Amino acid sequence: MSDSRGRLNRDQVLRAAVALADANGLESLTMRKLGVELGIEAMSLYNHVANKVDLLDGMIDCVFAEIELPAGEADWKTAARRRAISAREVLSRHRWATALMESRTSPGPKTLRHHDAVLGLLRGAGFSIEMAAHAYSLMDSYIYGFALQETSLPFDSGESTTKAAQAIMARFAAGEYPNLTELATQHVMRPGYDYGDEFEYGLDLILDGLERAVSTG
Amino acid sequence: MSDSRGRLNRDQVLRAAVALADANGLESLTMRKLGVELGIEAMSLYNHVANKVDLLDGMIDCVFAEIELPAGEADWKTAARRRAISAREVLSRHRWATALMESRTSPGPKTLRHHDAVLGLLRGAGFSIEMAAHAYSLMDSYIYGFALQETSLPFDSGESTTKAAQAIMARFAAGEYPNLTELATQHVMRPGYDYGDEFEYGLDLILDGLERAVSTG
DNA sequence: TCAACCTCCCTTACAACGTAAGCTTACGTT
DNA sequence: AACGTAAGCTTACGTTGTAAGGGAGGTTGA
Repeated sequence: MSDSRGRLNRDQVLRAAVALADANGLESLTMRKLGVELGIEAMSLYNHVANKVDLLDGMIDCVFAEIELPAGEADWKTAARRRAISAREVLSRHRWATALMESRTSPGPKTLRHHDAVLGLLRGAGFSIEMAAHAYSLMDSYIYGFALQETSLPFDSGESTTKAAQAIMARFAAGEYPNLTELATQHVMRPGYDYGDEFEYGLDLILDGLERAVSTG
Repeated sequence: MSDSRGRLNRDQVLRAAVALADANGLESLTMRKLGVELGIEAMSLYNHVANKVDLLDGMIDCVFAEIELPAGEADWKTAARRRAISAREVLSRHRWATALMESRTSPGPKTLRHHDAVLGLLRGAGFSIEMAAHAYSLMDSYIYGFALQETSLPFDSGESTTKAAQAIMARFAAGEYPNLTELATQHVMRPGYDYGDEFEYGLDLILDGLERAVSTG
């Protein structure tokens, strides 16, 4: 499937794996299918990755590499804003990635460079070390959490109506969840509604709060 | 292993699965091991859960049931604060849960009741529907994201030093990540440092921001 | 009363997975 | 030409989720 002739390298393997996970979901990414995609046997992949965990680690690092680094020109707030929006966009493009970050305990070089650049932005803007830690934890928690919620959103992904789903619907009909019903009917189901639009509201609230904390601290 | 005599039911299966995932991690939760834990064969589990996905869905619902519901007595801010802290504590107790929420597209009854109660708290405090949606998205994104970061924290979980880890350490030594190094040496490695303490800083910043938005909106 | 029928457990079996082990091939150096 | 190494291949194994079917005990309807 890969059109480039010649020997394979790790990067091509990782890129193909990312593409496969994007297309069919992470659970359908197997060594054999990835081999087929690259025109080689599954076992040959082990010339480029140590094992599947290493493959997943590499994929995460690929994803981080796509996030726009803070340029450092503008003021910290707009730079942080752009970085956050880019991060969300990337995580939304690779829906499998956010949940995968869990067990990944060994970050790759691109990931570390990204973290370092963001910290550098904050420190350069005059944040104390402690305040930079606060800000980073807050911003990234929000970004990852939002991305995580976005992936789990579709209320029922078109699958057949299971017995459990029917039971839930019955509870809805019985008025057991009045506030959810209200939110769904009067807000979510409006034409043009897009949960992704929520992102910038929360982001700006957080950035404003940080700005206030920095100026008064 | 289960000491209760008599027939099994779904709840006991779910509880045992949660305990097993807590103890050994989600990846070691298999139908066979769960069967052993309950004193039955793997296939007998299918009398209580439809399949493994259903099992995982049920486990998530169990976790949500542990989160303290807003009592409704106090003002919205302290109620929301308590709920958020309880949620983080629960997710930290069940480290496998946050990442699992990804593909779980069909929330269980306990989960829905939880969401409904939080929305009810906000609406009861005078939040408009739109503002309640903002607030909920923001709070939960932060909670889940923080929990997600917490699980992936241990910089190296004591495993053998792989070649990749060595390469990373070499980059550290070469001063390639000055800001990360600074943060690590002057902040994180201080005695008594606990990343979990960051949670309340961000939470309060968010709640203050919401309060401001509500009073001026 | 007795036969039909659940419910909950069992055993057997299978395809798909990650990957250990070992072999072959092709290329860059010398 | 000789050789080391990198990158492919084949075979094989243990583990996974679960399809298929059987059997024991309790419940129910005629």
